[in-house]
Amino acid sequence: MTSEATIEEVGTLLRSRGARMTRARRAVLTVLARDGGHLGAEEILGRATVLDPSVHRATVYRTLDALADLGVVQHVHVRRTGTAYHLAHGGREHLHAECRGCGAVQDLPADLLDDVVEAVGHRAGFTVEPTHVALSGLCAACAAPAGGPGEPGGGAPGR
Amino acid sequence: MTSEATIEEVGTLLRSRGARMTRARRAVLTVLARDGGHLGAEEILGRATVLDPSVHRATVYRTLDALADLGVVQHVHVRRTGTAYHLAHGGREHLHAECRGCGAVQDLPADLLDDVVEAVGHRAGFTVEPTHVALSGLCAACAAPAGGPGEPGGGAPGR
DNA sequence: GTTGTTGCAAATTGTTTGCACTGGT
DNA sequence: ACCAGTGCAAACAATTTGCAACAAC
Repeated sequence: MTSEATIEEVGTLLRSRGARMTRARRAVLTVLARDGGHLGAEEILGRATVLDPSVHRATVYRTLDALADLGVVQHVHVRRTGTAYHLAHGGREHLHAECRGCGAVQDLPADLLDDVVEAVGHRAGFTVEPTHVALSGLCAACAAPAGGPGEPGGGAPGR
Repeated sequence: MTSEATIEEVGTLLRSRGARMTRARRAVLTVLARDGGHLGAEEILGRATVLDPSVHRATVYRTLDALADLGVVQHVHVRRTGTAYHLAHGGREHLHAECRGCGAVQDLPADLLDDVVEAVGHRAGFTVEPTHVALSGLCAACAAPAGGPGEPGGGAPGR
């Protein structure tokens, strides 16, 4: 369990900024550190509530926001879940792709869009942040012609 | 004005499917054909209401949905505006990039992600649809270090 | 006349905010 | 003790849905 270590670190970071490590924040961090996946706010709320029943929905949002400010968590915009959060492991993250059929979110290598980032940077002066939104498309199962698999709930894990 | 021609065409298309060309649909199409930009639903509603005061918000959504089914309109998911709609000019479309600073949406060449699409298709079996979500990042103005421009409402047109 | 569509109002979903109180430091 | 955070309820924005009236074919 890296959870506790992480929380300890974040606590220090928070304090060093005049902020505080609270029960709610501990709960949210524990959830994020334990799972590691892409959790939606509601999802995080649910699990955090188990750890600490007093944690409130609004607090989860505020906490995630605060932690994002600190650079501790990152969020990805996914159509289905709305927004997904996960710990920022420091350096490079991975990208995400969401199937518009079944809603599954899968990870993609971080360097996938490097060329695109550079190209757009040069040609349009626009700094693309590839981790910030999930690419959209169809996963293998959902792309398959009718008759086979491809039903929601079937293929992928996650949510 | 290609508007009327377009509407005529779509009308035929609709009828050929047992659907109908109604006042509301005409209004929405007129707005889309006139502007051509990426309009949000609320925006379309507003302009359509001018053309025909009876057009209702819910109808706009249903109309956009129906037209999307026909392949007449396409939508892009943008964090700010929610969802932006525009006519599908037949073949290849352009991609979109949204500045997370000022919210400006700019177009990018359609072939920009071709390599990525292919790479992901091969390696992950995932069919990326690059036009479906806007890339996120910072536009030139907003990326510039403090002290300069980069304020909302300043840089880009559109919305 | 049939039935695809609309208008309206109310329900959903995801997220934010004002405010008085509580708990970290 | 002081003030950052919290719980709560209510506000919000974007989008959807049930249903009766309506209008395009």
